[in-house]
Amino acid sequence: MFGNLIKYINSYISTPLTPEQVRLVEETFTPKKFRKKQYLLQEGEVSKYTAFIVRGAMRQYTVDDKGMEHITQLFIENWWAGDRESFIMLTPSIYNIDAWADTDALLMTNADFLKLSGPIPALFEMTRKMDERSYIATQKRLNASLNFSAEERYADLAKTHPEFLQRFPQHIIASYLGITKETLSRIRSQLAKK
Amino acid sequence: MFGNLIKYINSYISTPLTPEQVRLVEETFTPKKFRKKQYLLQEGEVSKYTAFIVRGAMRQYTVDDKGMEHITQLFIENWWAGDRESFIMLTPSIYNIDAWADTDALLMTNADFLKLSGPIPALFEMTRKMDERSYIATQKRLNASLNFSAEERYADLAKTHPEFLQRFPQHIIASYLGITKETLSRIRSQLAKK
DNA sequence: CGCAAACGTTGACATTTGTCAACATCATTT
DNA sequence: AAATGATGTTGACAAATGTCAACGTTTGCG
Repeated sequence: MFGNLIKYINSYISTPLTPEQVRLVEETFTPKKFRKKQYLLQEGEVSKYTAFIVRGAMRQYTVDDKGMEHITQLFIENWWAGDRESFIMLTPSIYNIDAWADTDALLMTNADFLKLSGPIPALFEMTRKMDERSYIATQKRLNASLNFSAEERYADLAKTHPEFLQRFPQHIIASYLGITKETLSRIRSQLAKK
Repeated sequence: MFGNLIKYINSYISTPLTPEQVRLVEETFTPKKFRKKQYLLQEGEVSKYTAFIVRGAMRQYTVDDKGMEHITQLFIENWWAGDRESFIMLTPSIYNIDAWADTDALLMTNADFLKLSGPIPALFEMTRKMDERSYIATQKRLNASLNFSAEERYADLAKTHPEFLQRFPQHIIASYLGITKETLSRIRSQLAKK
């Protein structure tokens, strides 16, 4: 259960966790199983947990006036799910996060994080790097969304995250790209011809 | 010259800077004047400096295959200009940053930052918060760009950053919104009617 | 098994936005 | 003053994408 999390943490910090620190991590995170469609976070709540996904898949989305869902993030194994803004600022989230498939996750509260980062200060280093990377990735996605066509964005996604295309149905991918499922379907049949 | 920077730093950290720390900051940052069109960073270079803008305005943009400029960020007084990805990862930047008007800035290298953050560890706190906020702001812009119409995005910009509309011409604003200057012109005449 | 829901595709048409060209205005430079 | 370049507007048309409806296939579940 914790193997991937330990590996993940070690990959972000300069000195691997000691056995004692590993024990601490295992003690602090709370394993939780989510069934398909179960919420990790609902709009209006404060994001209490950051979840490391061990197995399964989750999605983050908003719902607009017309009841349409807009996918903002997709998460699979070895990703962290949660609304960082709400988690840090303690403000109500505008996002929903739910399990797309049955999911095993490891949950951490902000208090857990503070408790852990005392004995493992490298965790600050880790979350800092994670923030930086998220920022950079979002910056790139923004740039693509503003300046590239739907077809180019799809091609880019297929290149950078081919696993998403395997794990989520097309209408979810379409929403993530900011297009309709019909447009995505047409783009795919276009590309198939080439 | 340094007043706004000191104020800015104090607003991000829990204990105001001591006179000695203020002196250190003043010693470390390098004032530099940029004339209109002068580059702070050119595509392909590693972003050596992070610039605090005291007076003036800068823009960050990419240039595509067809030679079109796409504005990714706008900076005015009390903003930090620089490509954080390149600055941190030491990778060549894909962005250009230049002065839109004559600009007074205070420059800091990564080495400067490390030198400063020894005696002023709260700077870590500051850059961390800055990263978080940039991430959150970019996340929102991404969400808007994927799911809102050009008109809605313009209205949102007018609400959240009315100062941009005063400081930059319409074609720059249009590019920042990911639309053409003609479309923006039409949106504005639409809105004027209402 | 059998049915309902979820998923994906296709066509016709509407809407949004882009492209290209022309033109007016204003500021800057020579 | 004349020339130039930057800015902003408008019209005609094109391209990209959305909307709505119909339909076939697959999946999940009672």
